Amino acid sequence: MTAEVATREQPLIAIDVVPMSFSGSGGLLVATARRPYDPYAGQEALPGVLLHPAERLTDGARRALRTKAGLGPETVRHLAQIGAFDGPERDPRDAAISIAFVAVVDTDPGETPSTGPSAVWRVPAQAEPGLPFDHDRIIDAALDHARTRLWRDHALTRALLGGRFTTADAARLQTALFGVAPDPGNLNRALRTNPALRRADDATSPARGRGGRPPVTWTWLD
Amino acid sequence: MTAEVATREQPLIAIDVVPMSFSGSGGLLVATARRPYDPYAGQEALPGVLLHPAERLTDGARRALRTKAGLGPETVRHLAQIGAFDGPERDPRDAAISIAFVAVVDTDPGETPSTGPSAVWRVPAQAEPGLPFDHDRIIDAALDHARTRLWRDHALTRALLGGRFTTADAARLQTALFGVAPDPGNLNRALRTNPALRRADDATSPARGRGGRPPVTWTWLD
DNA sequence: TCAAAAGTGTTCTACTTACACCCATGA
DNA sequence: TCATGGGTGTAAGTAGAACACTTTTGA
Repeated sequence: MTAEVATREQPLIAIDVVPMSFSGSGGLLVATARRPYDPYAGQEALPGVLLHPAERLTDGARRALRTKAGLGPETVRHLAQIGAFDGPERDPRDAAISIAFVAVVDTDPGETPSTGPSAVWRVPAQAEPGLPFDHDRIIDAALDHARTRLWRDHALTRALLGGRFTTADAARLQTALFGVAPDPGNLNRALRTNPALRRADDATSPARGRGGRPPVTWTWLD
Repeated sequence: MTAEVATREQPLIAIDVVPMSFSGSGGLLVATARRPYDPYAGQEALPGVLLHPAERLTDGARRALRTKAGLGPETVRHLAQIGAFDGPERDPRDAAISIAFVAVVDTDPGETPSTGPSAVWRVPAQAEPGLPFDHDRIIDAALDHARTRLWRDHALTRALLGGRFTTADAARLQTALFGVAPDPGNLNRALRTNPALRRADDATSPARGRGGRPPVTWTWLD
């Protein structure tokens, strides 16, 4: 390796993040941000940065969320690497590789800072077409990552659903990811028999109802 | 991004490959190669290179196999990305990230070139302790990759077992990956009912026997 | 009291696991 | 003919899907 170090011409290392969010009201959303700088300036794309010299990959991902999409570290509930992407079509200027992450972020209350960059949240199917670089491909990989790990990856599932969620929320999340609604009965039993969950016996039912029996609320153990 | 390009000081991009091989006789093996250059020169490590400017990641992986372990492209049966690894402890000289691959390679006949670099094949448990960089971690990730994809990832499974294998081979592979031997009966039924497999009705039984009924040979369809 | 939204219970199926037993080979 | 290594068959346990039916709410 030493002999090669002299040729300090390597592709750029970009970190691209797919900000993902789920809420009972808004459903599953993916965010993009308007690019301030030149390759594709003005267009919407995934928040991304070039990795700093001594920066950890996850720190780069958090910096991308903060500086490019206005999503502070306190809003990041989960961060997972998807993989490395390459290809000559990635960047018209420099050769670059991208290390992609999914970030499950909190979009609940006082977000959307008045100054600085801000994220634009969209339903995945609407966000995808025609993003620059290979960001369409990265979003697909992120959705696939979430699909294959729902209910299997405790941290990811909990980040998406939040600490307190209803059966209806879980049904909506599964529908958003897989395209088809789960059988209500089977979903309910799956929640009931999940050893990590507990019924909340909630008095604080949001009662956002347009009719119908209010769903059970669940919380996570430990 | 443009504003940052000026600071062309980024971590190095290394490609590290876990060469993996399985045969009925040798079992599951992982290869390392002696490092000719300075960081940890003389020690054994995974074959790795620094990515060239316009090189695809998979091409870098193939180059690492060829130039660092003497494993030519014709021996590579399968190549899959494991993920990107970072961390300050990775490299004592430069900050570097590693994009890791598993390569399932052919070790059957006339390999081990007399000149140039050559691979040292070892049983995974023996190869791991004390490799430089974070190569122990990368080998673990490679083994985990194979474990979770055996029988699920057709290309990987086929690359490991080869185009023609016996029930005993499959049992040995599963034992090597999971640590426990599968139930012979259940494994046999799994093979019999696998729609991608066909019994070979082989006349060419290797008969390497120290007694016992010779196993059925299987081939892949299409 | 009707429709909407959830929850409960039942059945059917498929897959996994475990295990008892049978078959083919070399020493 | 016996130990060894494989293969066959069977049965229990478990997970998933489908669906009929009941409960709780708002209009």
